[in-house]
Amino acid sequence: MTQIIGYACINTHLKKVGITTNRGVRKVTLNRTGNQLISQLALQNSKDLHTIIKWNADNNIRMFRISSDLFPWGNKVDITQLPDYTEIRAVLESAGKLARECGQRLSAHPGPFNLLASPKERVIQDTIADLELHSQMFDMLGLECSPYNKINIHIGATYGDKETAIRTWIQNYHKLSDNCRSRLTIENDDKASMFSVRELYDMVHTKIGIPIVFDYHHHRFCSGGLSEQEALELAMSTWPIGIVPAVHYSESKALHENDSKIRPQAHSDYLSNMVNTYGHEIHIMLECKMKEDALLKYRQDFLEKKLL
DNA sequence: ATAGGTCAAGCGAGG
DNA sequence: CCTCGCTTGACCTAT
Repeated sequence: MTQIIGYACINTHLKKVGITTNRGVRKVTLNRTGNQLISQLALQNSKDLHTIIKWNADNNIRMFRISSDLFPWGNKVDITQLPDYTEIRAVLESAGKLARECGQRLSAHPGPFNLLASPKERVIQDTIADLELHSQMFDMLGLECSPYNKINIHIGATYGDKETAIRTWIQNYHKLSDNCRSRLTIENDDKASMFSVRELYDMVHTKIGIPIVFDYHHHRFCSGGLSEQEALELAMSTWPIGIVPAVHYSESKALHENDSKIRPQAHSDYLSNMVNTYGHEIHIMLECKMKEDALLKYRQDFLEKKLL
């Protein structure tokens, strides 16, 4: 069985030759230059996304996370009004088509500032704008309106009261567009005080049916009393029939390096262990600092060598 | 040309 | 109170 594994946002090999989807601009510069610069950066980022997707295809990589930085300040401006919008749209359409043709599963993981449970109205509005931007990008790429192409976020905060936080979260979830909601997934947190798979299942999934992305690494910090296998299988049970559940896998940097200053939550450069799928079919997003290089090494160490 | 300081956003943990 | 970590380091200025 070929294992589908993916990597996130950055291709270190291509980055060395200037290919990146993460060009941005700081506020002070933007105030000087205006939206023209945003447009140029977004166009260049989009072209490079196409290049990365092509590279993935050529290297038989069938899962990839799109950067949330593709449109700098995209959640603050109407991207359809950018001077290069038509060209950006065409480039993304072509990139998405390429991904579909080679069965490359694309997803996104909007930043930790996306907090639908916040009691602050401004935070909610910013979150909705950012999630809708991601969904808009996915629309332009021609990606499915399903968690196959997931837009994955955390609940991310409790505000001292989990019940209230979840109630708020669900209330705001319903403010999202159909397209955005249909792609949205939630992931278990990496702090003991936050949301485990068990809690996501009981408090959120049973209410609105949203799929849960199981993160192996986070589970070690917030197990909710479940074993790894139990949490994986509970998360898997939340996915619609016909869509292979996606999971996240990473290892602690602290395990690899003897430095007490490194926090256990930090991700390692490469992986030294094979993912235990417990015999299940899952698509695995590898989160390593060395990105596609870590994926290639993982494949060589654990998937190809195994055949010998 | 490169290094180092700084940078949009929220929250919680640790020092 | 400040820094780190998180999705993802990258921008920008001074040397």
